Amino acid sequence: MAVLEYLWSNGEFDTKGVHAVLGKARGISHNTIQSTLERLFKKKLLTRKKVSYAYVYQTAVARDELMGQMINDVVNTISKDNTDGMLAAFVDIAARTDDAHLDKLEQLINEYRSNQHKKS
Amino acid sequence: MAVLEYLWSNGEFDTKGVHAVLGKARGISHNTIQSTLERLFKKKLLTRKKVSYAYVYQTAVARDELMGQMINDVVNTISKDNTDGMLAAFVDIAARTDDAHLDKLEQLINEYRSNQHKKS
DNA sequence: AAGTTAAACCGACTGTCAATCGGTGTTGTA
DNA sequence: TACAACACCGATTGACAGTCGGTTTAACTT
Repeated sequence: MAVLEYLWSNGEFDTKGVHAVLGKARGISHNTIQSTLERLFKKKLLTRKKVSYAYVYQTAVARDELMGQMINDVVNTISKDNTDGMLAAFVDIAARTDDAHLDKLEQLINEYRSNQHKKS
Repeated sequence: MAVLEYLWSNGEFDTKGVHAVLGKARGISHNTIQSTLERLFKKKLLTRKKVSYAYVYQTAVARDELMGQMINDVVNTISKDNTDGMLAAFVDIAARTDDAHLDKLEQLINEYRSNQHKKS
């Protein structure tokens, strides 16, 4: 997460660049950062390209996309076919954090509907 | 999950009762079911009371609550204060499964608002 | 072309956690 | 008191994250 966070906020970086900040901060070896980057790459969470002879990594999914995937996983795990419960939970969670969220949610629904027209 | 699912759908049961259905179905020992029940109990996901000398287990949190907790965890893990992304994910997931869900979701929002008045 | 350095890559270890089981201790009840 | 039903305590396996060291590969330098 720290690595992803860093790349989301600071754009693309090579291992050395990430290590210079995160690694130093938590006293972690260069190799550890490298393995982490590679594993995230294998998971398709990062993209990379060779620049000179070091990889430069970049996030492959936006923060919100990843969150969406993860929330989706939760939903699938816990109530695959009970979609009504899912929707109810959404409303509940939204309201729990901040009452204004219900308005926001409604707004997003409408925005989504509008965008629907423009799609193929 | 299977155990939770069963208890959510069928109310309270003792180890034997759960095993009779789930255990048999997947060829799992009585002990396995029992350990699972106990671990869920330790995690506060189940409640239990002694009836004669066997525990009778019951869910401690509703399916929706658990989902709420889990989604909350995801959001906290990935971007603590970015609740907007969360709401967007909700709309996305709702719409992905079935377009009618957006209407349903809107409806639930309104129901929630109405119920709000009746609360303290 | 050889040497030095920077990276990538591979395998390993630890810690945690779920799934699974067997063995042992406990407790009502006949 | 003995037996059956049950709880409880490890133990094992398989994943997976975090971490690292060692080895190979590629590139720049002289």
